[in-house]
Amino acid sequence: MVQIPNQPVPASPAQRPVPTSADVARLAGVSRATVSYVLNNTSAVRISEPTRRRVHEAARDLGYVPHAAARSLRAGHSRMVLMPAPTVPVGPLHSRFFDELQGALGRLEYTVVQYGSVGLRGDEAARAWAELRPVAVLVPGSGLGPQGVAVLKRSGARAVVTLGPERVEGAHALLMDHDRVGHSAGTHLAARGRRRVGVVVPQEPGLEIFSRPRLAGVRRALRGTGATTTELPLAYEEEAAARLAARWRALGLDGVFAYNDEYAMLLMRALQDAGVAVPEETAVIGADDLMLGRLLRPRLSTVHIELPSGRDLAELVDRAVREPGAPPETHEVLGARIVQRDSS
Amino acid sequence: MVQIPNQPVPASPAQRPVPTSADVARLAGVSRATVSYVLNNTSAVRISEPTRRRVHEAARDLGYVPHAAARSLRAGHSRMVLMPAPTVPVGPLHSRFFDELQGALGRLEYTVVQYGSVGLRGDEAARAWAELRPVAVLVPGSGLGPQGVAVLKRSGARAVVTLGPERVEGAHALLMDHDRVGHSAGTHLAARGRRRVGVVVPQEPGLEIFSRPRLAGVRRALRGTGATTTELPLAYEEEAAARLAARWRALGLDGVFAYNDEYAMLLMRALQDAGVAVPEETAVIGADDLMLGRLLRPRLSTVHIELPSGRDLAELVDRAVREPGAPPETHEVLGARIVQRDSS
DNA sequence: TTGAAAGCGCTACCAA
DNA sequence: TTGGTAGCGCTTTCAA
Repeated sequence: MVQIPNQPVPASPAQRPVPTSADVARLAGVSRATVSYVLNNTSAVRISEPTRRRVHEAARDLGYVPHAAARSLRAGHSRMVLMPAPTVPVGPLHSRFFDELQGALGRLEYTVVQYGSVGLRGDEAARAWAELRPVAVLVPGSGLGPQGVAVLKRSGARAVVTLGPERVEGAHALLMDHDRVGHSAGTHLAARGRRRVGVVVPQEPGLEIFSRPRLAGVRRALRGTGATTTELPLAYEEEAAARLAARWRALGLDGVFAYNDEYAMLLMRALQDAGVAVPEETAVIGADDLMLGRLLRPRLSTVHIELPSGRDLAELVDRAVREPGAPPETHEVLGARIVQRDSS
Repeated sequence: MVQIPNQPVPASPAQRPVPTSADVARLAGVSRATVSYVLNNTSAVRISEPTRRRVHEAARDLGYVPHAAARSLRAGHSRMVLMPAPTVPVGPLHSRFFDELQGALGRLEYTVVQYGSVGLRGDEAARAWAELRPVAVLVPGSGLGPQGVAVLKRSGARAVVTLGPERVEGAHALLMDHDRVGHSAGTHLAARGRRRVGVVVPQEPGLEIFSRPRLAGVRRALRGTGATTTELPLAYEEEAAARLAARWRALGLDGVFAYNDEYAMLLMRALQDAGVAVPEETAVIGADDLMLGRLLRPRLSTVHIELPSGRDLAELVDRAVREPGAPPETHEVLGARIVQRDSS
């Protein structure tokens, strides 16, 4: 191998420049306009078959891929639906909902992008999202304020939809009020004759958004019935559950809503190990209706939670994008239904 | 309200145009260049304090947010790391790994974007990703071929990293060979004196990527020991598990690797209901080391799986981006460790 | 210290 | 049927 003087070899192998539509045009011997027409199948313009073929071949030979940013810059809009990745650990429920949503939006020709905004918060995050000029933004959880909505709209977002516990000024809202979950559980326990009800509140950070309203829902259900509500902080660890179970009799509870099925299993195991009979001595109910619960003995009662169908949300988004002037819609979308098994 | 003739009122309220840096410049009474200098804190240029203030005020008043696409178009590159959202249902393990990765890349000033590519497959998907001109692409699972890697590199991706079962020509690889998981389980069961080993293979679609190599790993571990391996297709449903358990004695198995802890729980419950003693009659081992397993009785033995740290992957990405010419690295990153409890 | 202007890749209007 | 070209919003070089 001979080194050619005065022609330094780059440390890394020559980075061939990324081919542009101009390169395709050059190779095919046509103009950039023609390339654009051919590759986009522009119906307003008729290009001869031989030309089409030449363009397609040139594009293929060069490995040409259009530049989405340039395209949407030119077009003045994009079809990007931005969804900040939830920072909270969400369950399989949520991820199935998300897949469904993604599919439905895809069928409506939107591109769904999840944006990881760890470390950013509040309006700072909204800014970061706005930089991408999405046509719509779906924000799970709380954390976006009216300011944030304004920033997004100001920068061209035609639809902002929040999926969370409360409405935000200016945005469409899919209200997922977990109060209902607690309310169902509380009502159920009361109906089963339980008078001293415990409510597990996970100590894991980030879960307060769900656990607070669930607790409040139980309280609301029990208000006026004479039954009491006792908050039970619990970390998702065996030892913590064992400690809680050890003082169970002292607490004198005859029913417990365990936040969800996983915490319910944790607690139920600890209670059984401590000799507390379920459901005789204490009724236990979870939430989420996981397969898990059916496998426990006694089979776990649970609150089945229904999320909106991804298709419905996709349609809301599409409607909002088409009619950006329309007033924000608010939908209560969280359904809660008791599935009684043997633990309550 | 009077309609002004020949000046139709738009159906939706006047969409104020999105403010650009030119608008900011106009309002502040400076040039667009100055706006750019100020807002980007360009150190090569000194702008007087009063001017800076005027620019900042104008930007704030207008609610100006820079246009990321325009910026990266001009710059000729982006700091976007693209990660196609896995189409396979992944566990909590994976999502924690992902959060970690996201944080680490964020600290290195990369922007992580998850792209939902449902419906696209193979090179079609690679094209879609390439349109976004990411500086790096992290591809979980299989499905990306050498062609796809080439497409991505041609369109400017400086690093392509696969996270999956096998190497792909031209891409860095974080090999997560689930063969190891099965091998650990198989070795363990053999060491516990089990000679007729069943291996649960989930029937849920999409899981083959994991289940096949796990099965193969068990076979590899048992080869030459005289022990047999029996494939046990199983749907994640109580009835399916009950049917399997009903013919358990006919199968004559004395050990089973249940794919993961969830299937293990499903199967173990069915076995116990059918009167099969665990571990005396049949040893059961799962995988993933979920909390779940510790709560079962007998406590579930499991294969603890270690994924690479998100920080390590982030560093690999950063290295690859800085030195795109470097030969692809391959790392075996999946650690498998037996956690013996009481079910085996 | 500030401004004018070129140009990133693309599409769509208007002319030829 | 095809080509020339303006311009989307931004940064950066060069000049003033």
